[in-house]
Amino acid sequence: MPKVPPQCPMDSILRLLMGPWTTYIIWVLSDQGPQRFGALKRAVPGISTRMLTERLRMLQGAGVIWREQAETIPPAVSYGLTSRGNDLRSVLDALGEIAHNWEHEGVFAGEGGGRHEGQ
Amino acid sequence: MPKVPPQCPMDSILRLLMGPWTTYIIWVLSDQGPQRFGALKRAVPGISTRMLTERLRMLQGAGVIWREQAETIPPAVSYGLTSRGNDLRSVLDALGEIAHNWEHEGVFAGEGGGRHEGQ
DNA sequence: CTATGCAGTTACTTTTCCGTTCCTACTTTA
DNA sequence: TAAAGTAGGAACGGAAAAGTAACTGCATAG
Repeated sequence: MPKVPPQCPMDSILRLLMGPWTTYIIWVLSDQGPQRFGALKRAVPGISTRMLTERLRMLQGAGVIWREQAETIPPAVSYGLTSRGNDLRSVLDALGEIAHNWEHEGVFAGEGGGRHEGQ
Repeated sequence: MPKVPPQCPMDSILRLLMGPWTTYIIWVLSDQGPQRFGALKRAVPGISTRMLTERLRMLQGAGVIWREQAETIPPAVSYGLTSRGNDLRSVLDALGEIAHNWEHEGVFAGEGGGRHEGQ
């Protein structure tokens, strides 16, 4: 019994964007352009290697980002947004704008400093 | 040390939409119009009373939905989207469209039947 | 007089996620 | 020779999220 009927493929996509880091990674890649693993890790302060790897793999699996590995020693791996990732970005921008407006209206003020900053 | 700097208020809003049921609830409310608690529960098959209550409270707290309680016996409680909820809906529609396209391209096919349906 | 529906609340249990830590194999630098 | 950087992988463990179940009080239906 499918709990989430096919009418709502949005669920899959939201599940993709959901994690605390995912949108931030996309944001960095679209804002700073393609980045190497280490640079990305430094650009997303606080993320663990494990999480970064996992998110990148997932986004790559969904075709949202590409991965380019140079067979040098040590290997240099770069990540960047694909066209699909850019599709996503326009929506995230729209959402960001709404979030911005809501912030002005104090929607998130009530939970301010709350748990959602931890981790 | 704020892990998610203020540049990204999107994080708060995504945290709101994140849960497995949240977007589905919004979808139902925007598709079928305002609903009473029981009807909503039946419209989102598989959700538990507890989850539904929690999500509704959260969405209400964010001003995305309204709650109207008639002091009859038994009490009749209705929920519906606010204008803020409708803001959200346009974005969700855009996202849904992207998800729809991706589905056609088989993006989610690889994980098909996987754990993400068991929620 | 028992069952059922309304709209939840509370407690308990399970699952899942996520962070932390240690490890790889290789090269350059001190 | 030891340390550090590169790009991760594997194992462990705690906390948070989510599911399950039982309970509320009142009214109507059987």
